[in-house]
This record gives sequence, structure tokens and C-alpha cells, in this order.
Amino acid sequence: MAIGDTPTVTPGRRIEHDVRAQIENGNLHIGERLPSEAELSAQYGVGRNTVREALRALAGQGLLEIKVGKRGGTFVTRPSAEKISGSLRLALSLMAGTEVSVANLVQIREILEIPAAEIAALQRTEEELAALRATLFDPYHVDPDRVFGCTGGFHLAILRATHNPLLPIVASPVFQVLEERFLRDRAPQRVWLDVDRDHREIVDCLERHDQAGAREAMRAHLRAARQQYYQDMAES
Amino acid sequence: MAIGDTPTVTPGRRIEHDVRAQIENGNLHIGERLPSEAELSAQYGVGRNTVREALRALAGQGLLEIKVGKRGGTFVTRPSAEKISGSLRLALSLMAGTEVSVANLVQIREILEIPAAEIAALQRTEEELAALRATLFDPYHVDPDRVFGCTGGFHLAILRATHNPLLPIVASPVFQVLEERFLRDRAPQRVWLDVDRDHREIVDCLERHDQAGAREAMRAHLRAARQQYYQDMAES
DNA sequence: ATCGATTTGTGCGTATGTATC
DNA sequence: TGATACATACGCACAAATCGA
Repeated sequence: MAIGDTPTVTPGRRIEHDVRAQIENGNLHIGERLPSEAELSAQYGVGRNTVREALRALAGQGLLEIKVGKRGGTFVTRPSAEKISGSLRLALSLMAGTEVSVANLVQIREILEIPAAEIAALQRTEEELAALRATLFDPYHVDPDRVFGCTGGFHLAILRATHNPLLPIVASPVFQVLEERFLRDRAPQRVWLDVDRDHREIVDCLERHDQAGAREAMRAHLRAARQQYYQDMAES
Repeated sequence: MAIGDTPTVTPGRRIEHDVRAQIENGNLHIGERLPSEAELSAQYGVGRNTVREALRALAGQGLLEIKVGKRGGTFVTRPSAEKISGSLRLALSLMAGTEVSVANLVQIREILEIPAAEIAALQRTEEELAALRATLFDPYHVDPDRVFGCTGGFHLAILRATHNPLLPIVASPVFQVLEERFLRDRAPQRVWLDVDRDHREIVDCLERHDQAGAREAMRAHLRAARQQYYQDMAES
């Protein structure tokens, strides 16, 4: 242990930080099992409650998985994509309106999703194209809940079709926060006509592997969405 | 257990999920104080340790802040930018090599940092320009540790100069994971000559608000970095 | 500045549920 | 079926931090 460590850190915090550091520097690798609570409490010279709380905090971050039973125990794991994405979505949702403006969110969305469309036009498989078509909807018979799910599914399908797992992880929370805060079901039908037209145009571009077309179609689509967000803000 | 019963969810998990849901749907606001542990344990009909572990799990995610003392207690907070960025960095680091390839990381980096340079060229203040210049180094007197910090500082300064707080949050973890895994101090001096030249060219573009120049200079810089990563991988 | 009230931090013992053998 | 090992849950007691009178 390094000298001059923070003097007044509670044992619980210290254990949490210590285990986290061991995961980070590879001392503990994925799938490895930690000593039992009793062993840890003996090693650190603290009670089992203290150990348990430290392990809980790390489990909340998705770094540990706790299983019961004789062959159970606490195991090192990596946060799932869903866990990361969910944490990011909640964090962005809580930041939106104070530290982070709608313009910030829109800008990130355009930075990520416009290249994503271009990459997807190159990488998409037939299966992904079919999944994308399944998200198209009939703008003349709008069930608000269904349309909301379709638009989310459309953009997620594009991100997935890039074959880069990081793009859905970082881009979908941004998209979800924007869609949650706006036009959940407040948008007039005219908007859905435009959205549907844009979606179909993008799908057409992906079908013929038209990278430049997909990029520009997505750019136009997101520009329209941006205008809708701003109009929605002005009204409320 | 009777047939059709909901699977047994432990009280601790239930409390954790319940509090998280209340934060998410706005029932609990930022800065609001939760009831004391004793009150919560009475409300939920569980022991105080159970409550503490649930709160610890949420505190580990940066959603709660726990303070001791008479006016202390458990307060709802939003995860700090550092917390989010740190969690993302560790998660990416653990995923790198299995679910996520180096090519995936490089692609995200280019998607984010090339537009960032273009935006920074428009938005940068004199102070940010000065901070950027402070990260330049002398490639002929390379102290590996210092150069490593400088390159990180350079890219972070660009991201900050965009005036979009989300860009540092999502882009810096990607950058850090790549730099950690490669050329920490294995790079030959020739590389640092090129890096220094690229950095100075980008700074020059930002100085004269040359958006297209900054974008293309960053593109070239990241292309060179990509080649270095791949060469580094081939050698090891 | 001391004292007391409030709240979290910690230790320990015990009983129970559950998965594995 | 029973034994074993481990997590789960609870309750209590005391320590430490903090604030206010």
C-alpha cells in the first residue's frame, strides 16, 4: 500500500476501492471467485457487514455477481451492455436540463447516428435489413405507443447494423432521453408522416448499400427531429 | 411456493429497484433526502442491514450520497461526469478484447473526435486555446510519463473546447482505453515526433477557427494512431 | 466549549433459506 | 434424504461523525 493514503477513509470505502482496483489492474480477472465474506472480513479485519456492503456497492455497478448455494459466492463479471446503457440513460436523463442542454444531446445524436447510417449501409446483412423493415409503421393508423416503439426500434436497428457493439451502447441512451422528454405522444400526425417517409428512404439506401445516400438521408431526418424538439420546447 | 407465484425477489433487491424507480420517474428529486435507515427498515419491514445494502448498491452507481451526522442521511444525487466517465472507462476496458475489438474502439474514437475538432475550432475560447497549448511537449526530450499525460490532456482539451459536456464524458473513456492498452511507453521516439507535429497543426487550425482544417488534421492524426495500434498489436 | 440528539458506521451473534453434493 | 457451505436476513449494541442548543 502506498504511503500517505487518505487518513480518514472508512473501512467499507477502502475495501470497495481496493477490490475495484484489483479488478481494474487485472489482479482479479473476469469469472474469478472472491474469497468468502468470512475470509474477507478476517483478511481486512472488519465485520462481515462491512464486507457485504462494499461488495453490494460493486455489484450495483455490475462488476460483481453474487450467487447463493454451496458453489456460490461473489464472482468478478464485466458490466453487460444493457447495464452500461441503462446507467448512461439514467445519468443523461438526470443531467438533462441542468448540466446538459437539449442542444448538447441533439449534437451528440447527430455526431453518432449520421456516421452510423453510413456504416450500416456498408455492413448490414439481409437479416438486419429485415429487422429494420419490421420497424416501419403505417402513419395513417397511428397507435401512439406502437409508433413510439417503432421509432426507437428503427434507430436501434441502424446502430446494430453497424456491427460495432459500442454504437448501440453509447448512442441509444442519447436517443432514448430525447424521445422520452419530447414527443412521447404529443406529436401531431403530420410529424409521423414525415418520420415514416424518412425512415423508408433510409432503409432504401441501406438496401442498395448507398453509404452517401444513407448518411445524407439520416442527416436530413435528424435535422427534422431537431426542429421538432425545439418547436416542442417553445410550446411548453 | 405456489404455482404462478412471482419468482422470489429478495427484499434487498426490491428496495434497490424501488428507490431507483422512484428516482427515475421523478418521485424522488435531486437533492431530496430519503428517510433514515431506521425509518426505511420499519417502512419496508426489513432489517436495517438490508436497507443499508440496498442504499449502498445505489450509492455505488452514483445515485445516492450518504452523509453521517445529525443533519446527515441519504440524499438523491445525479452521477457526476467523472463517475459516469470512470464507469464507462472501466467497462470498456473489461470488454476490450472479447465483446469489443480494437477496431470497434478506433471507429468510435474517429466518429467522436473528428467532429469534436471541427466544433472546437468554432467554439474554442482563448483560455481553452491556452490550455491546449499547455499540453504540447518537446518530442526531443521525451519523459514517457509526461508525454503520456500530455497526449491525454491534448485530446481532453479538444473535447472540452467543444462546449458540449457530453463529448468528454463519452469520448475520453474510449481514448483512455486505447492509450492504456497500447503505446503506454512502448512507442519509439519517431512516433512522438509525428504526434507532436499533428498536435501543433491541429492547434494552429483551432487558433484561426479553421473548421475544415481542424477536422482533416484530426482525421489524419487518428489515422496515424490507428496504424500505430495495429502495428503494436502485430508485434505482440 | 460542552453536551445531547440524530444518523450513519461497524461488529457480532443467530436463525433461515437454498443450492450442491 | 441428509449434510454441508454459503448467502440472506434480522436484531442489538456501541462507535463515530455532525449539528444545534
